[in-house]
Amino acid sequence: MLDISILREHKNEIILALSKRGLDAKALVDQVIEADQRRRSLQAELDQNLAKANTLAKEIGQLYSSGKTEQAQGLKDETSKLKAENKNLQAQLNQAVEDLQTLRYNIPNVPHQLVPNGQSEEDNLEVFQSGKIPDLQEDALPHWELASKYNLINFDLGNKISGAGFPVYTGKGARLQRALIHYFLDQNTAVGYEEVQVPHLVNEASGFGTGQLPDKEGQMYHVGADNLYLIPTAEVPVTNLYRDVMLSHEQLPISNTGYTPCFRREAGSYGAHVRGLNRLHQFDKVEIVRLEHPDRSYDALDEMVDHVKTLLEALELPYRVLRLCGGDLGFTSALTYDFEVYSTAQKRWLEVSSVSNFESFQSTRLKLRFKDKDGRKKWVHTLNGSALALPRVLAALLENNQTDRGIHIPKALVPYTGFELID
RNA sequence: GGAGAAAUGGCAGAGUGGUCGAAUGCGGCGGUCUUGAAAACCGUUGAGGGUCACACCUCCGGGGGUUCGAAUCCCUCUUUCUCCGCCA
Repeated sequence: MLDISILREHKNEIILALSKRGLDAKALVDQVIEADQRRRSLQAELDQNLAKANTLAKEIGQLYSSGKTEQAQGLKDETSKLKAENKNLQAQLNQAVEDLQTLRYNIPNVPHQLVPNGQSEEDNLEVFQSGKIPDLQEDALPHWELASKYNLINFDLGNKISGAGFPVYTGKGARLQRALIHYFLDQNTAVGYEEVQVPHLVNEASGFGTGQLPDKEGQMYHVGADNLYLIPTAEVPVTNLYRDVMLSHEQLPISNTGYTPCFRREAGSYGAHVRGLNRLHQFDKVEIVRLEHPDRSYDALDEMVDHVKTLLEALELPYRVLRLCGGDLGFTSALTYDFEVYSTAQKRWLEVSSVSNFESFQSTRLKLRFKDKDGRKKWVHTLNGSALALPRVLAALLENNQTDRGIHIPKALVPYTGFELID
């Protein structure tokens, strides 16, 4: 959510920056400023009336205690009238507050200067590439066939007990999943992220806090009976740990990592690109989340990007890093780097991580602030990234490491899997 | 799931209709004293809106109501605690 005073002061720059998203925000921004104006004038009017009513109430009290009941009665009539008026004003004010909120919820974050222009993923900017794409034999198999050949994943069983997009991992497949989770958590905590375990269902307030609501309402599984949402990412519960919090600048930065399953309805997706592990309704992910001082949130973003690089390098996977263009940038993000690993058998890049700086977009929704050295209250900057999402990492590992003898496990993972080869 | 109790400032804890944004203690901050520190003493110390700044308004778990006036009375929701039941 954008800060209104900043919106007022830098209106034109903000509209210009938002145009990178292909969004003409002029009307929306004007509406917000107007709605805020209306809210404030209603508030002022109501405050004046309340002040009057307070004064009258005090006078009435005094009149009663000095026995002047008739005079008191006269004042009572006056105050009753005020009361009716105030009730009406209050209702108008509530409406104005709600209108303003709704408008503000619908403006996406302002893209950072570095965000390239562009409409779609075609226009994302590759900023880094690493690793060699292996030469596989002609008959190299895609991961879904490998998974079946070596009994690692059973899609049919998942289909039976839940539906498409809910795989069942078996044997060495299950063990490999657990190894990856364990490995990622260890790597993250080693560089200072504190591990947390959080609920997998969250309430509505949490959904609004990180921006999934109202923007992505239809993408989350909703448990109607209790009005809870299955988390689409650990970002939601982990970041919401700090909802309605006032920190001191000495507490920053705060770094957390957590493993959770993630649930996404993925309404509307179809085709070959959702085959196998490429797109699932339930998948596993280890997330990193940081709360930072605004002055150094972009340094933090770079640190997170570097950290994710080390993970992929240790797994010996070829990957590239993309800076997302305006058209592909998420609603809540100011700057995002996507990591993609190369899936040799499918001959395409697969997204395995997305690292973003949200600046104060989430903290304004979360009411997450800190007191700076000068004692002033400021919005915390929030960041998060996947470190890493499992399914496509698994897909790339299986495909890229296949040989005649079986599938090789990268050295770094062997202590976690307990085996070097899937055969 | 059933019965009962409770929710007040960073924490503990008073306050049952006007003088309460709220006693007191602890903690925090500033000062006096001290070579320095501790102790003691003095002062100060919640949040939001609003304003150039004041004024002013709101907030005692959330929402609603009674009343001229609510932390205080009523309704409702949520959460916590105790007991019973069930249970990994």
